[in-house]
Amino acid sequence: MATPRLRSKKLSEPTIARLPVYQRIAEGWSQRGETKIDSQQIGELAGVTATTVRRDLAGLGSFGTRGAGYDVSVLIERIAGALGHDRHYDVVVVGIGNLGHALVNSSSFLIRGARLVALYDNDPAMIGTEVAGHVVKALSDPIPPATVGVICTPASAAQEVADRLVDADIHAILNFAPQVVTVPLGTAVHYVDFSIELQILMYHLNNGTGPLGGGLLHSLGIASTNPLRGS
Amino acid sequence: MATPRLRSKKLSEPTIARLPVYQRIAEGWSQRGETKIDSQQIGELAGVTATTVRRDLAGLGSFGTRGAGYDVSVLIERIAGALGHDRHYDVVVVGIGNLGHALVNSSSFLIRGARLVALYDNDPAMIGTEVAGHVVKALSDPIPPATVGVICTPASAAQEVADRLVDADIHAILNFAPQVVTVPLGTAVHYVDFSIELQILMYHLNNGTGPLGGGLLHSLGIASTNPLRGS
DNA sequence: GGATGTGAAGTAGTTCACAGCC
DNA sequence: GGCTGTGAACTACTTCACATCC
Repeated sequence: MATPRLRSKKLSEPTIARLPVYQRIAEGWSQRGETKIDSQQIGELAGVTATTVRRDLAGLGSFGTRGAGYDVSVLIERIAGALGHDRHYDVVVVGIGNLGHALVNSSSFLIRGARLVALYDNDPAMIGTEVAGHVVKALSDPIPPATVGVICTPASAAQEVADRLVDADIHAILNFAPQVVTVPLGTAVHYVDFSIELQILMYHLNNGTGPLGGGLLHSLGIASTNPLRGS
Repeated sequence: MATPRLRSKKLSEPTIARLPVYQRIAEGWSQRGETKIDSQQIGELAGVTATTVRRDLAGLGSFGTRGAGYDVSVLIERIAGALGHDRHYDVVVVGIGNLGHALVNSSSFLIRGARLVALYDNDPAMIGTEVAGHVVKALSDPIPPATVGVICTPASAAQEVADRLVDADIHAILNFAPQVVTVPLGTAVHYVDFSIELQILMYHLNNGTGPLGGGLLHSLGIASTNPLRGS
């Protein structure tokens, strides 16, 4: 009864992108022993206004305390609920090169609800070795019907891997390869591209949008040494 | 005289995020020997409408040919100009673990205009080894006044590294560590967080926003097998 | 004919300002 | 007093529809 059907309320795209940022901030606060946080502080760290934070959080139900702010643990819980961390996701990773290693060994990649179920590579030297507690399999081995497939191969292999994932009945792909892949309708592909991040940063540098400049999505976290004026 | 002061026109944030995607598509088209592309085709691959593509590109000056589309090489050139690829950027990378390796060895990370100038790590076993043509230096060594600093360390070291970069007069930081860092005003920090990408994807899965769902920033590239209807 | 480029309309997201509650 | 939550105003982005030009 604690967190019922939150799934009904539709959150806006920008809000969804900001929630994980707030959650990370709340977790940091929690580790430092803080028990309360207010919208001003969250906004300061996330690089957005306090009003935006409040509107985003209001969409998850009203759980703040007027005059006091948000309870850190409740905040973490609510965001987790809204993002669906209470469900379970099986994740397979294809391409265990440097990037694949970095992902599966990262403590932060697999958040609550996500579970790594299999690793694949096509390098014979790699196949059979154990990485992050899983034996790396050959690409020709069957792929279980997981929830999410992560592509960490070079661009040249990305399309072939995407086809294999689709055949394995996987409908959500996170693609780290710098390559646009074609999939049937009904499959979502989300691209992550390091060079694009670098390019966006460079644009802002050139245009003096720099300091506070709008690096919105993923948040441009600027915290001044003098957070807020008193008067 | 070819690409003069394009830097005057201010592009919107969403447009800036899409331009690198269009550029990647154009490069793929170019490699396949195509010489022309139209807004319909770009939109199809990028996961946005043709109108959006046209408005984005119109902001770079009118270089399309009515009735025929855009010249692929001119398109690549114009986007490069708008994003400031004609300038030079010195990039330093701190933290040469799996992720750092993946970045510096990636053919796509360092786009035109960006040049890797130094690598740093604090692992004695790593220092002195050569990676991607550069000898890895100790963090205590002086950091040259580069344009962009990339943090690939664990979260625990991120703040310390950010401080060092700021001391070295670096005003743009790309932070891959899952950690919010505090920097003085005047320094831009752009966060890249794999787990956030995964969380956004999962949210869409839960909510059936799936197939065409709005995964806007970085683009959610959906291409149907039947790109455009004839009639 | 066919695709660009753009005013005008529509939609979505943010910010203001303040009522409500602790 | 202080901070949340939210109608109302505003701003920004997208989409429509079509004039324009090759």
